[in-house]
Amino acid sequence: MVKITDVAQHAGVSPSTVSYALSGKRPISDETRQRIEASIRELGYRPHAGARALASSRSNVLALVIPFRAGIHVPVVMQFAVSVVTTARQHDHDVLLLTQEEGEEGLRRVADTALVDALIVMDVQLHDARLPLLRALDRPSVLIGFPAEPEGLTCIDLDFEAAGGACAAHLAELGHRCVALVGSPPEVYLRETGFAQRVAHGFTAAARERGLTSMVYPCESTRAAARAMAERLLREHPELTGLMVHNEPLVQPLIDAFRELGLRVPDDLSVVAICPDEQAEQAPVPITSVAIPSAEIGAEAVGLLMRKLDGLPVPGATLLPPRLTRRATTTRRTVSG
Amino acid sequence: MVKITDVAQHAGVSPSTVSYALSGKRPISDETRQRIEASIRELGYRPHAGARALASSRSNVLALVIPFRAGIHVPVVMQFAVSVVTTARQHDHDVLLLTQEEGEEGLRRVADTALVDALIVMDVQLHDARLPLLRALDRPSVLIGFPAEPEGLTCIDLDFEAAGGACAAHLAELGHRCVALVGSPPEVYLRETGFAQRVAHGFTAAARERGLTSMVYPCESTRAAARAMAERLLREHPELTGLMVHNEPLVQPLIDAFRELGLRVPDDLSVVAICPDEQAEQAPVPITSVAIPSAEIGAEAVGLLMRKLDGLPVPGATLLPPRLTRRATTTRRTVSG
DNA sequence: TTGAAAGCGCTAACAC
DNA sequence: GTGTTAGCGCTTTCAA
Repeated sequence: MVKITDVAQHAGVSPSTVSYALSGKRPISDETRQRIEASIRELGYRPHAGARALASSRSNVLALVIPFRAGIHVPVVMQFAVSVVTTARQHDHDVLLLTQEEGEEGLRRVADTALVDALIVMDVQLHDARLPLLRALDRPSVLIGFPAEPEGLTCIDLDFEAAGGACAAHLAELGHRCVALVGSPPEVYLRETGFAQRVAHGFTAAARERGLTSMVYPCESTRAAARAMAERLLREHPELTGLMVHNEPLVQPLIDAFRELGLRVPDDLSVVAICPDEQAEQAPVPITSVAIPSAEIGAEAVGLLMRKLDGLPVPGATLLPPRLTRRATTTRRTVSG
Repeated sequence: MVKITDVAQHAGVSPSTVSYALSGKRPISDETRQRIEASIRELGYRPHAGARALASSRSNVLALVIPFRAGIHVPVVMQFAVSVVTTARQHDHDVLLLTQEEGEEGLRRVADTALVDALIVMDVQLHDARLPLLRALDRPSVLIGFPAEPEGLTCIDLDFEAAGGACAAHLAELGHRCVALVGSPPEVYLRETGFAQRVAHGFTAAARERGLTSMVYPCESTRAAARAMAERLLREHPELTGLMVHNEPLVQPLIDAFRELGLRVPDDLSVVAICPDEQAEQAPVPITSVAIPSAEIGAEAVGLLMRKLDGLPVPGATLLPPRLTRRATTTRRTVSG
């Protein structure tokens, strides 16, 4: 194995000079730097990660805790993870993958052993058991999602309340007067993930402001539940012409169910969803949607963490504004009869 | 920060005794061990990962390289990753996540800096550019998928050839005489991923053995392509009664397309797929399928790596036998007329 | 602009 | 069964 002393000898300088040439933490004359770089290339030198971590108390590794259970949309998690890894690499960091099920002990372990310098935690609950630990840890962290009491924490997420509002506003602008939100399964509300309630709140508030009739229904993510929900909505609210769906796997089944029940989308019923753009674009009929910006959130989360690691101040809350793209499932309400 | 000398002092022993108590690499008297464990608990000691890696030349971290691009089914990758992390933890290892796009340089980096002890590489191509590097690396690796020349490498995957054969055999047993395989998009065949060809080969060979008429069609993963494919199959092979699909996102669209064209599944057309069990179970009509055992592959890949790290011999090739589960999309051929 | 040298915290000979 | 001690390869004062 080639080490820093080998490079130093080869370049005719001291080890510390090589180190400084590598880190840029003190000025090196052009000529010396050239010689060092040449030696590094020639010898194929790679600094030992462990030695570096030990001497500098920086591992240059971030922990990413991903959720894995019912109700979480897998492609979103995946896209998020890839974005975190890619952005971390741009900042010369690597990413250690942890699963939710490792729990608080897992967080404590990677932090206390100095395996990682900082942590990104996905799928944060309103009253997440990990919050006290994250506050107490000597390493910075960024949470994806907002707990009930975000004090002392750095959080980032899509502005779900604004997203709900944007959907209601969109339907209102198209002339719809009676709208419904079909949301996440009941367990997601019970689990108090926060974003489900926020969407409902934003949707309801925006609808009321504009004088619309609105209602909210949680719904299981199965075709059968979609069918039952469609039937129920038609029965209880025959005047319904605008629908918002916040439940990724349910969007298409719900549209299918309405179609089977004789409603045309968008002519009889306008549908707008919160879902990844990819899903909205690839649907049989492209769906008007507010994007779930996984990649942006991932990149921004890493950016926040880097600033914290550099001792720079960061905002406690970062809310990404919703981006609604009109596609083929919403249209102006036609007043019949 | 609490260090090993603190623990040693607190327990009244030497640092090496603490180290050995932790690693179990030499016998410690029960009484001493108790005292040490108590001290560790009391002081909240956690060994520094970097110091450990430096002194022992073992980081206890595995690299996992995941693919991210068209034609790869995201849930499969995700499930695989979770299984690797979970299994690695059972062996006291962590997992560093790398994306395919980091390429050979990424592999070399994490290996040469001793950031990781070993590597798992997903989505290996028939003539993968990374193969020479993986052979030359001083760290063990396990490949998911089989290259054209697996000599000197450790590979594991579902036995896709047997899977293709199992599907043909299943259809034959149900009395079908004319069967087709709708496969991955052409680019997957062009990319020479290997498994696409293997499925086709196994399917064709098993069909021929049993005297069936069979054909193979690559197909894009879009609804439009599914529809066109269904029409074409009906037109060119009106006697077709058995279909195998090896293209996850296409399974349901294809079934839908046939249904729209007036064929009932399974009464007029039996359909068997290679796809994750989860997808097969959750379909509107549960799909008879050969499972893609991501979790088993992930767990076994880690197991192989652990044995290699321990200097134990491992098989060069591990092929997981296909597991076909009969569900609601295949049935006995009814000879009409 | 550069060098010398003292650690960083742990492991694993080696010695008893 | 346990202790002593010399590194592991790097960073970073301190000194020039």
